[in-house]
Amino acid sequence: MPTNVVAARLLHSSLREVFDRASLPDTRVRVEPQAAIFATGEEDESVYLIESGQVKLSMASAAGKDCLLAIYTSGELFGESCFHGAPKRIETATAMQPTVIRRASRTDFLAEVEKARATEALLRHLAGRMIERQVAVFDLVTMPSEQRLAKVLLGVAEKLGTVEGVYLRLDQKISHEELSQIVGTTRPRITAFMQRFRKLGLIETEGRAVSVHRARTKEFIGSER
Amino acid sequence: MPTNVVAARLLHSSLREVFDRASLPDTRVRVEPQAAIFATGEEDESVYLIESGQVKLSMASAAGKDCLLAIYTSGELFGESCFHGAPKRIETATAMQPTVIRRASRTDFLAEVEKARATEALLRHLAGRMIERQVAVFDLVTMPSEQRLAKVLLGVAEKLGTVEGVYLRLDQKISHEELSQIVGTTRPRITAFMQRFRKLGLIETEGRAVSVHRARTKEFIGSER
DNA sequence: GCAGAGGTGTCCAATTCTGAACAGACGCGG
DNA sequence: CCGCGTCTGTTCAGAATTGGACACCTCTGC
Repeated sequence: MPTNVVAARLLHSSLREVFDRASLPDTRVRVEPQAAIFATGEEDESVYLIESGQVKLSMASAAGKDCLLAIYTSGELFGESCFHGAPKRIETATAMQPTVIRRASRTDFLAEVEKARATEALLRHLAGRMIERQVAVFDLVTMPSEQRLAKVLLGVAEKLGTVEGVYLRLDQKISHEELSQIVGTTRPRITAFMQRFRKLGLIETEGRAVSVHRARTKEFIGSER
Repeated sequence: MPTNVVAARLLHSSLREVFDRASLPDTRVRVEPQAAIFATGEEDESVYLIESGQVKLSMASAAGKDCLLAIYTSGELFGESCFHGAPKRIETATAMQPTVIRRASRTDFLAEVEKARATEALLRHLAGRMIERQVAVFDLVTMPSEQRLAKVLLGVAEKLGTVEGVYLRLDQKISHEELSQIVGTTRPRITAFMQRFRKLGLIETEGRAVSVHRARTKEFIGSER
């Protein structure tokens, strides 16, 4: 493992400790599935840490089309857009499962970051978020939707799945509808692609669980075009 | 004007002053058009400030497809991805015109930011970059390409153009090819859309210059769907 | 003044994609 | 164990998009 990855993890965990000190105990909240933590247009200048569960970030267009920007899970920080200083949220954060989060106000968190001399860790974190979005833009512009789906599946499986031999197993954490909102296509196409992936041996499904074959999927993403 | 916008401007200019102190005089470089300032895969942990000219950020796929992420101009900072801590660039920065830039190493810049207590301004800036990318993802996922083009034209015109009555005039700063790499479509489609925009009165062209009708273009982006 | 290099305008066949519809499967709560 | 809602699987006609081609234009440098 490259040393810089190790460094990033250490710094990340230090951010978590900083968050612990910045958040008051009574900010621990249990959120039901489908419930919003914050929504577009709301005033909310806080950052959040996920203790357990999963949260998705999304934006909706005037026409009612949704875009799913990211999925975060246990131990992850989200809501960093408040550092921009605009009082209103531009995106919506929704629990995907029964989820427990903790909240810290932007100012409290920044004060603790300064105290702990963790500014660099925070910058690293924010730059990481920027790069994640940047890569998403790149993929949308340069890859065909089928390959984007493969990449998204692999990414989600690596983040949320459990290792099971050559497979990463995902237990029904994400619907075709949601996948379509990440990939940028329609739900029927997702279904069709998934069918094809099954034939190609990239994935296996049993019930609602999906297992992603790591090596084959990686190869598929790299190949063709 | 909302007070937070004013605050953002003040903080932004303070970042520039910080940059001044962090960059050594001999880091001022003149870059010829089409020349790279840094390229994907290169080791470079610096941030840059544009004194004059224009710089584009792009990424290229293995298949040779390019994605144009952003265009920056005089007074803007770029290269913030180095705050992530990875030694190598994931994107390429290219001068679009004869351009003069100044450079500051990541560490020098961060040291000066701390000295000047400008950490919040830097966080605000980075969060802003993240949001820019995020909105780009959203647009790619939810808007048809014709509207995306209209939005891109308006954005570029507001950034680089000069006010001329109800129009914003752009003097041939950007080719159809480049537009296609922002919008995420092919060059012939850009040409066709531009044609249509002309008929609809959204833009006017004389020679290589393009004038964007602000109000009409805004309305077009908001309307339909 | 000519050649060549971009850039723009245009066309078209092949392909991909959308949007809407409908049926069946599954799981949850009453 | 029944009904309902959500999710998946499937189909399809129509629309949008691609990618390749070619002509023309305007610069630039030789």
